[in-house]
Amino acid sequence: MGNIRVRFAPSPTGPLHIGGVRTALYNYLFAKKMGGTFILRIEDTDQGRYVPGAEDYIIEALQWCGLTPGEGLGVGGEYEPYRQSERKDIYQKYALELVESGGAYYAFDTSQALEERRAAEAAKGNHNFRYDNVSRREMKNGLTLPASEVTRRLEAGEEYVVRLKVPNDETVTINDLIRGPVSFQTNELDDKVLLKGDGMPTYHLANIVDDHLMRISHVIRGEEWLPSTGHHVLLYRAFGWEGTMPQFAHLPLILKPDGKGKLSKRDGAKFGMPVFPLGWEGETPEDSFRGFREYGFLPEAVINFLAFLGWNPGTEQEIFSLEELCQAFTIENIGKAGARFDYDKAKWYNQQYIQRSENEALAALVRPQLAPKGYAPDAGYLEKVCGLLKERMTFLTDFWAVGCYFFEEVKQFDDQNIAKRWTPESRPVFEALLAVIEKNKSFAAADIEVSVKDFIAEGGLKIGQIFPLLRIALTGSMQGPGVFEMMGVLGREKTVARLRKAIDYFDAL
RNA sequence: GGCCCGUUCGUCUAGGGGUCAGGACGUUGCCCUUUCACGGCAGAGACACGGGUUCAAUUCCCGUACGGGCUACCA
Repeated sequence: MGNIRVRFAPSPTGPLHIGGVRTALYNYLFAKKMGGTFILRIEDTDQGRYVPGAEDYIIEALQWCGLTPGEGLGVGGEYEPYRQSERKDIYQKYALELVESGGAYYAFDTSQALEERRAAEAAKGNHNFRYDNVSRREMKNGLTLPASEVTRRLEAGEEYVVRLKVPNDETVTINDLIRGPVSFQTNELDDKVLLKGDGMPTYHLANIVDDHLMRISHVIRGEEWLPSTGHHVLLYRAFGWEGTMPQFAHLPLILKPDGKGKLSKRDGAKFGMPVFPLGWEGETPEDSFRGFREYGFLPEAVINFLAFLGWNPGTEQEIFSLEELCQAFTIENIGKAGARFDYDKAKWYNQQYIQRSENEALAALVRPQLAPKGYAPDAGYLEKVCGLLKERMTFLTDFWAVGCYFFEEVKQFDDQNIAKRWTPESRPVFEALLAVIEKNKSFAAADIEVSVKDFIAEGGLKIGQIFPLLRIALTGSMQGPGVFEMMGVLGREKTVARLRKAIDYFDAL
């Protein structure tokens, strides 16, 4: 079978959707698994939908995810250019070649004329009008017009399109790697436009020409392309390229959390979750989005989550690094049915990855949250804090909420819980305890714990009278890591100052 | 409407003619713990329906239902 070459071919019409990321991921994994090449090609043949910045976004998003193309836009390669708008001449040449060979024809019907025709048919009760092997006989095209008339129109510069001449009465069958044999009746297929009035190719033409020229071995794309694959096969045939036609694998779609339709960009706002890898500044607030990155996701978690939306290794392992995914991936293990976007699962993955992060790595990821607040702790301190906090975070962005007291004084105390535990006798006890803590030699968590527990035992006290109040004194609330671990990290000075301040506050309540 | 694809716990899924239908998320309970979290244990929870084929179907075939996709000079 020659070299494995796969391409991810998004169109730059806006930020890359998470479904697109998964398509890229599966292409990437397949390429890596097979020792092949992962190619990035930009399908910008619709000048009307081109969005500035989208291309950079795509590249940045792939990079964030770790899905680096081995060839293509931004990387270069043997088959440049990889931006379809720069390949216009190529498509034109092939389209005309197809007209010559009889596989395609010129058509002069304007979009407006077609619209009117469709409306007229609809009025008659026929909602299925299409430009096909029957209706083309009554349209204005190279098959109905005399040759001289066609030449005249072309020479007059009249706008035209090139349409695929779909043959009659044939059955086209592909063997989809995920779904098995899928057949299409050519009589059901319309004469797709290949070359548009503006001289640009449609997806159908461009993708076949490029896949052929770029020696693509496998086309792994979303299921929304399955219905037009019959046309694609016909095109390979018309060009005489069927012998080297790539194999197809149509991926199941990612569905909305409620299962009603495929996930779309608006679902982010609707369900309160990200549907794009990175944030995007659109022209309006409705067109601006926070991405997984801004929500506080780790790219490794997003990748792991996405990989399992429609694929699984057949084992019970759930956590996979990108490298492990590359090893384990097979197209055979991709499911057929659409998968709902399970945001709870995504959160769980993120939490798992945060917990497994090295303190050092986590500290670096979390540091940017501190600067705007005016804090720049030294690395060692921040790492220790991360060590205590990481099992309490689901998102990177939880860091501040969950551990702000490691950087600034307690602003809000849990008065209810203080009132429940603080008695008139508490003050002398806590003052004595404070002295014990302050005098601790090493100020290591374990040592403080010993002395505090000794103090409690000697005084005939109960842990419940002491620990919770100590905790509230330090953090303001009933939540957080172990009290002594926190003291150890905060250090003698801060710990003592907070306890002293808290005793006054508690007593004044 | 037409064409194409699909259907195992609420969700993601494993499995495959004879299984106690397995795992994970979520959920419930318990344990751990000074608290929250983590972790551990336990529980509830699924083969869409109807016909075949077969000694035996969740698994194979056919229908039905339901869901999804496509149906542009968009990709």
